[in-house]
Amino acid sequence: MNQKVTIKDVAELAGVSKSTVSRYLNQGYISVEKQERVKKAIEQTGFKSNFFAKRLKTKQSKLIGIVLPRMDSVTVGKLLAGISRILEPAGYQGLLLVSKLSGRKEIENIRSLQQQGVDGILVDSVGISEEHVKLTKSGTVPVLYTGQKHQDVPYVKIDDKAAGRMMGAYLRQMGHKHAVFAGVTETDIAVGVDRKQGFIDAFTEGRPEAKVDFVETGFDFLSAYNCGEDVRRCGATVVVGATDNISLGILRYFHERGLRVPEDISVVGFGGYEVGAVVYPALTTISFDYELVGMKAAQYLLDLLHGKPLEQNMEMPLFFVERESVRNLTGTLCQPQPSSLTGMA
Amino acid sequence: MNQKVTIKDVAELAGVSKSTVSRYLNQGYISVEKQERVKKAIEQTGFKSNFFAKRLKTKQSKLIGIVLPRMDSVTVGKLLAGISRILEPAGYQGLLLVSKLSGRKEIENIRSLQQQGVDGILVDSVGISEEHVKLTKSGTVPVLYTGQKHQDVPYVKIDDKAAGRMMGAYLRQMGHKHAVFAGVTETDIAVGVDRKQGFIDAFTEGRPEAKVDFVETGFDFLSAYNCGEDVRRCGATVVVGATDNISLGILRYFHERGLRVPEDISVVGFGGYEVGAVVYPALTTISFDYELVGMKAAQYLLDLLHGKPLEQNMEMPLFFVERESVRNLTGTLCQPQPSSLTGMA
DNA sequence: CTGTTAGCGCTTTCAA
DNA sequence: TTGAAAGCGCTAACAG
Repeated sequence: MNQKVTIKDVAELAGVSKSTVSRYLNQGYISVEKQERVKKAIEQTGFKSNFFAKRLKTKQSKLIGIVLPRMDSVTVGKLLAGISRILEPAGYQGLLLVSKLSGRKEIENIRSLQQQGVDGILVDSVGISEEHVKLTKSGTVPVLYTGQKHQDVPYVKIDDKAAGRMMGAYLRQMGHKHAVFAGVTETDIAVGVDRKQGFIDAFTEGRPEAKVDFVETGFDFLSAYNCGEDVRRCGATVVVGATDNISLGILRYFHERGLRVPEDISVVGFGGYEVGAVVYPALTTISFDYELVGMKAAQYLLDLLHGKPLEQNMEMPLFFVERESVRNLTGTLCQPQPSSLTGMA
Repeated sequence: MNQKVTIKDVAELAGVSKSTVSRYLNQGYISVEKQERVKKAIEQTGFKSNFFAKRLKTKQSKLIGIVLPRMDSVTVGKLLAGISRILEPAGYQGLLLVSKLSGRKEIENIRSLQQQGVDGILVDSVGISEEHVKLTKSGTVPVLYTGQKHQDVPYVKIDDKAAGRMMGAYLRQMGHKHAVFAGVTETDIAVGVDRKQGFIDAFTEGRPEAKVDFVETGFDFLSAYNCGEDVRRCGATVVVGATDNISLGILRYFHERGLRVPEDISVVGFGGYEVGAVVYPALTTISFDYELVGMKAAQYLLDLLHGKPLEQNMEMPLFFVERESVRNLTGTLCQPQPSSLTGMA
């Protein structure tokens, strides 16, 4: 191991007691003189206080467990960036566990973290089961969720339904009457159900002539690309990808088949990924600020730790990003201008 | 805190000694009978062994510190995915610290981790200074680098020079004589110096008529896009982006100006990001397997921990991905076929 | 096989 | 102000 010089060595060298050194390290109550001596001794010995001994005593790990579905995803990255932006200045560190998109593993991870004595746990969940709820309520370690929601646990997430609705309202306003929603499995409540339903609601509400077809695909470019033909066959005027990645895969498919976007067919997405701005046509989308979600989640968890009242579960703001991939069918306005690198920054 | 029931409680309830419980928890040497009793007691009490007490004794944290330049990046995500793929089955967990692309912060992070008593440290560095080297050699905790290299510390990284050379050789073979390298600051030795130099070497070696211009830009789409005009003015037949993101920004710029790729000008990148396959034309690139780098790095560090001989520093394999964005100027072959979603999977 | 006995390195009463 | 002493919860000799 790497721990050689202890508080005892420092004490001896400084000619004081261990407690005095400890006091120096923590609060006060030490004369300026001894303060000096201890300081010197610490420098000379290169003393580092032992993390585990300290934690054992103080019962505070200053560690936050973070459970993520996967690592190699832009959204997860942003979320993490937001989390560490709050945790770091607060003196907390993140302990990372990966659930590999499995609910079972998520539970295991939470268990393991609880047992390890982290101060709090943040879970970017793929689905909150009853077992999650039980685990969350039974333990003494606060657990906060994101990605999915459940009325019985604290969470901070994007309002997927509102996002869907926002997009539905926009396309309706642009004169579209027949859309195809390229979505994901309903196992994913947030994206597979809420986002889709929000869209359908806003798009069709009180418009019997409006129609939404549905094609199921995966989260990656390739599976979206592969369902391109199914999507096209629907004959809709606009395709709504449940995520930008899905839309990008479809955009590629259309490109290869010679379909022009938005002249022949419009395409929109959700997420606001940066690459949506560099492809052509640039993708119109609802942008989510995952970094902000991470920050809010971390802040909320910290509040929980400090015994603050747990206010409402919150759902985060959304930003509509109009770019070049939607055609205005009303004829009252001209095409969205394919200007320079729209909405990129 | 959350620790109520200790090994002592379990012992009492089971009518055995603490050591017996401890033995049950760890290796063996316990009769089947007491084994049963202890097991029951643990279940009844819901006992969880205290992480910190255990670590304090065993002097093993089973924790690996990970220092990353930033979180919201695809390459970092992949790296992390690779790391956790090795760490997890080995029973280690990752403690995450972010350096925000600052060398100073990197040092601080390493210090803090050393002091915290992690078993090892993995640093995805932005530049290995002498101070890094000192810190690495002075401490008793093994530190392994990636992202950058330095002869005096262990590292695992992509061979940037070889990547550059590979690309130089390819473009040369395709008949290009005048390239412009859209690169980054030389502060970044790996990308800014090695990658570029490798390219120049292979492209110009023994060809006095070959010429490489240089334009400096940043790592993001936008700054690449913004230097589009400078790049274009060079009048080269091919632009080499130091990363795929840079190439994507430039591709967008060209698109807006009506330049056709690869008919009017060719574009290549480095990295093999998936989005390079869905844009049109799909980007020809050198692909790096960052996940593999993460795995190798983690494995190497674990070997170090277990006192295995530290073999050579290693640089990882590269994959050339030919897609649609380069024009063959030799006239002996036709255009690379813009087939279906080339090299996507 | 099992219990007793020492601590790991630190914090924190409690007297002095 | 300071030092002595008592552990935090666990593991690991050491006898038995």
